[in-house]
This record gives sequence, structure tokens and C-alpha cells, in this order.
Amino acid sequence: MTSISQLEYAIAVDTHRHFARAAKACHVTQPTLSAQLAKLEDEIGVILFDRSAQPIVPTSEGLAILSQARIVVAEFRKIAAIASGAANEVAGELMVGVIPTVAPYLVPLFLEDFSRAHQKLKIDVREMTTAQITEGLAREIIDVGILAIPVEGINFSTRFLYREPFYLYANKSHQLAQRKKVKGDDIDGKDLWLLEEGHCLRGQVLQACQIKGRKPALANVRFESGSVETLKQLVRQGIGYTLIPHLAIGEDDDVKVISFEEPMPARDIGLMFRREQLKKPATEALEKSIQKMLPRSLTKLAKDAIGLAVRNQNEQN
Amino acid sequence: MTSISQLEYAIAVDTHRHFARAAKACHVTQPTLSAQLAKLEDEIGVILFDRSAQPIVPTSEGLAILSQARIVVAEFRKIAAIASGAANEVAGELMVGVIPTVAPYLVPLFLEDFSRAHQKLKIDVREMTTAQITEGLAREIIDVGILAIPVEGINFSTRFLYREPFYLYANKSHQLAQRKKVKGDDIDGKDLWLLEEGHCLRGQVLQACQIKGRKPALANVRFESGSVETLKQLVRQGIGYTLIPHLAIGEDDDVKVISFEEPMPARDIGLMFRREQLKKPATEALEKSIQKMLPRSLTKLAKDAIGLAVRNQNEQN
DNA sequence: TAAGTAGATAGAAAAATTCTATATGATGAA
DNA sequence: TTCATCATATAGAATTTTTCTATCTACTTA
Repeated sequence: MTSISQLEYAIAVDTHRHFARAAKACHVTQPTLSAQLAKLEDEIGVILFDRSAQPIVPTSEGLAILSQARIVVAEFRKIAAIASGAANEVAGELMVGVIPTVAPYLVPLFLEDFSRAHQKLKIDVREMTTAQITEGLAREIIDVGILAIPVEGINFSTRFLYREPFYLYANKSHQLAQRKKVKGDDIDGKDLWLLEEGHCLRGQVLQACQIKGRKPALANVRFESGSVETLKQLVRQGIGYTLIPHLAIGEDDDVKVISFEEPMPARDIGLMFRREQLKKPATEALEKSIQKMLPRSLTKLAKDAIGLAVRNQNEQN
Repeated sequence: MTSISQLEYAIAVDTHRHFARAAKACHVTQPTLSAQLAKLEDEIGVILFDRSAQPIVPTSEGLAILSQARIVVAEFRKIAAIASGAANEVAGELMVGVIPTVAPYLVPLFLEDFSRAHQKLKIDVREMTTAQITEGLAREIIDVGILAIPVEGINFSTRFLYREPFYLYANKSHQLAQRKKVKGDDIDGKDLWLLEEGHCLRGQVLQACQIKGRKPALANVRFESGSVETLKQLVRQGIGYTLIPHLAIGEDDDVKVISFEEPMPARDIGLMFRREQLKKPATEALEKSIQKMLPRSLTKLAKDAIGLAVRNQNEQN
């Protein structure tokens, strides 16, 4: 008889990628875990892990089973939650992954309010790329991600949070700084500071400016940075310009922030979590808190003024 | 330790409303079932059944637990199905709800292919408003909805299917018919045929044209219809124009179909289902079939040409 | 009140899970 | 090569859980 504990052992091995540590996490000895996992594999007729690899990895067939096992265990635990009346309680621990081009601007907005409102919840926020968020959700290392949607992935669900327009951020000495408004065509890549490869915002910016088809090597792009704040700093200190999302607008003297013509290019930011939603109450509370604390400057933007939600398939994070 | 069998016993008692018969169905003796059920009730701290009634009935608290127990057991059984390779079998019954402004154009595209590809699946498609789809999913009357996303609703998940631009559909005699391209500003509502209230497309069109703030009574709008085909017929037969989604483009002589300037206004169409996704294989097969059968005229549209995904919060369907 | 029905309880038997101790096998450093 | 070291598997005893048979209690109804 395959049991819930057997599933838990398998999940722990998937999470820790190490029998002894997985066993410790399950409060059993390593032989117990080994034996039960072997029994599980025997019963379902599928080898879940490739023990020859170091560290061990799930087999391709094992991946599907493990994903389903996580669902079963999550649903199983809900029974106790329902029974104890804690099903709708916001408590426990919530691990949140946030992409780097959102984190520094969004997290300070909601974190204090959210933490105050839910004292029983231990909150852990970390900056992660889109790829890390996807992987982290799959292995239950994080509970929820905040990233640019849509994202591919059959095992995940997303919730739209807000649509965030892009703005031109140009040094006052730059010719574009004289403009009242700009459009994508105005930006040909000359003097444009970009985030380095791996940031989804990079792809979104390239799309917004309709610079495409010459993805890997943009001869006319002069430097690539790892954070939006660095790009802003570069613009502040010299020539050139960049594109920044709405929440990254600050108050800078030597710099002009110029809107795009309507409909403004934008990206959609949303929550992402596993389909079975292990921490539903906390996730919903998080969504509410973010919605509540979003600046009016963003939420009050006319719905028809921001239209373009960039979908970039290739670049991630 | 609460076990899967304990849940099965409880479910059997709920189904048979009789301990001895439930025990027989579970291939155990009545004392075994009695003891395990008592153990379960003790462990979760909830009395599941009122034994004083004849036949026994679940307690009110028991109902929620039993519902969750059914989910756990169903998900648990999927493990064996996945392991044996039968998990991806598309079989059983799939009830689909489709909004009226999508149904007549999309359903004929995929239904034959889908039905041929999955002979073991009984397919039932019906036209429903967004509100009916939401309600139907919640009450498990339908398994999946096809509608304009995003949609509010915490218990549901959506899958993006395609972004569908809008086009101006104008009688050749109309002045706008001379234009090569149009933009939202060009359309002030004069001579514009609209769907009646309750169709989400109505709100999407109003947004795309940036006609807003005078929602309830548009003095300059002359007539309101219940279907896109009726609007097209009106345009074909006389003066005026309307906005139609990409898939509604036909081949009409007296009419011009005019693109919007880029980025074209558009709506997102997606699948919607319960978070638990009881019929995953069939739903995924449906998604695949739709993606496969979407006309290239839609899928080949440059990603950066269609940008505007209208989000209308108020109007439904 | 006796017979019948439904579910609970007791105690033994069977099955399963877990433990400690140890074996095997792979990797890497002396 | 050889000897640690680390990671997982195996063996066998101890413990826990589940199930069984037999029987009891409570309630109904003829």
C-alpha cells in the first residue's frame, strides 16, 4: 500500500537531493527512507531517482510522479487545516521569490503593511530570476513568485497584479530629453543602456522599442548592466538613456522621465504559484496587500492609456 | 497517522451511508472500518458522521472534510495512473463553456480535429456568458471555459490561448472605408454598431476606441445587437461600421476590413478551469487542439504589432 | 419481550514501518 | 594504489499499525 509518508519521503528526496538530509527533514533515519522509497518505486513500477548521478536527480518519469505526489500531499494537508479551522488562517511561512527588476521597487511598498497585518506569518522574500522562480516553485523551495507574466509552465497558475508602463529615462543633455513624449520608433538603440542577458526586462524593452531581429549582438548598444538602478546611475552621470518601469521612477535632478505616446508600452506583473496552491490564504493576503499598497500614480493611469503588454518568449527573468 | 485508506473508508461511508456495506465495498470487515473511521475522527478532531440518524449522515463540518478527502483520493489515484502511463489518456467527458463572441468562430475551427483525435472523450460544448462560465465551473457543471482573460475569481486558473486583434469592419460606402489604417481616435462612436450590454466584447471595443466615461447611454450609438454576425450583417446591408475580432473576419464583398495602426488593439482569449483541474488530460488536449487549429493569419501576426490587450473590469461575458 | 439490525469494543494475529548496525560502492586525496 | 570519506543499500530485530474474529450494546419492531 502506497502511503502518504512514502510520498513525503520521495518529495523530500526531490527537494534535498540527498537521502540522509531528506530523512532528517522527515524525522526518520536514512535506512527507513531508503527502504520506503524503494518500496514506493517497486509498487508503482517507476524508478523515481537516478542514484548514479551526484547529487541524485529525478528520472524523467519520476518528475511527473513527484509533481503529482506534491499535489497529493498538499491536498492531504488541507484536510487537517480544514478540520482545525485554520484553512483560512494566514499563518506559517511564506517564501516569496521576486524578479530583480521588480523587487527593489515593489517589495518596500507592501512588505511592512503585509507583515504588520499578518503577525503569525513568517515572510521570506528573495530576489530570483524567472527561471529560478519556476524551479523553486516546482521543488517547493518558494511558495509564490512575483514576475512578469505570462510565463510558460503547465504546473503553475498566475494572478495578474498590475500593468506597469515603461518610461524613457534620459539625461537632460541628451537630445531625446527635449521631447514631451516619445514613441518606440524614436529609440533606435543608439545610446540605449540595457540590462544584461537573462533579465526579462531587457527583452521587454527591446520589444517596446521594436528593436528586434538582431538580438544577440547589438553593435550600437554600449554597455549592459545587472540592475535598473545601475542603468539609472549611468544616465544620471553622463549621456545616454534607458527605459525604466513605472515603479522605478524616482526624483532625479539631472534626468528627464518621458512618457511614451499612448498606448504606452508596458509589462504585466503577477503572482505565480503551484496549481494546487499550498498556501492559499497567505498568497491571497499577499495579493490583497500588494493591490492595496500600489501607488495611485500607477493604479490611476487611464486603462486605455497603457495598452501594450509586452510578451517576450525567449528572454527570461 | 491519518492514511489514504482511512479517507477511503470515510468516503465509502459517505457514499453508502452504511458501515457494513461501506466496509464490503472497501474489502475489509465492518469492525476494521469502524475502528479506522473512529481513529480518523479522533486524529482530525472532527466527528464526520451523525450515527444517531438512520441512515447516517455527514455532519456539517464533515461535509467539507469529505469533499477534500475525495480530492485527495482522486489525486492519489492519479499517481498510479501516471506511473502506468494511463494518466495522459484523454477519456471520459468534457463539458466546455464558450463566450458567444468567440464560440461561432473558434469552435468550428477545432471541434472536428479535437473530436477525431480523442474518440474516447465525450465532448459537450455550449455557449455561455462569462458569468455563467464562472458559476458553472464553481458548481462543476462545466469542466472548462473559453473566454476573454483576465477574469476575476480566486478559485480558478486560466491558460492563455491567443491574443486576438480587433479590426474595423466598415461598409464600402462609409468614409472610414477609404482609410488604409485607422486608430482608436478615429472612431468617435458615430455610426458604430455595438453589442448589447452584457457582452465583454462591447466593453473591449469601447476601450479600444477610447470611448469611455459615458458608458450607459451612448447617444450617438444607434443600435445594439446580440451577436457579432448581426453587427456584420448590419454593416453589409447599409451604412455604418463595427469592430470585429480577428477570427470573425470573413470574405465579404461590400465591406472593408481595416487594420488598426500598431500596436493593434486586441483581447486575450484563454481557457479557465477549477484550480484542482479534475480533467487535466482532456483540458490540455483541448488547449493543444485549439493552438494547432488556430489560423496562421492569427498566429503569424508579429508579436510587436499586437500589443493592446484590453482589460475591462466592469462589463462581463 | 424476542428477534433483527447497526455499529462499537476486545484481544489476538498479521502486516507495515522503523530502528540500529553494517555492507557496498563511488569519489577523491595522500 | 590505497585509504578515507561520503552516499546509499541491506539485514534483522523492535515497534507500531492494521486487520481479523468474536462478542457486546443500543435501538427497532413484530
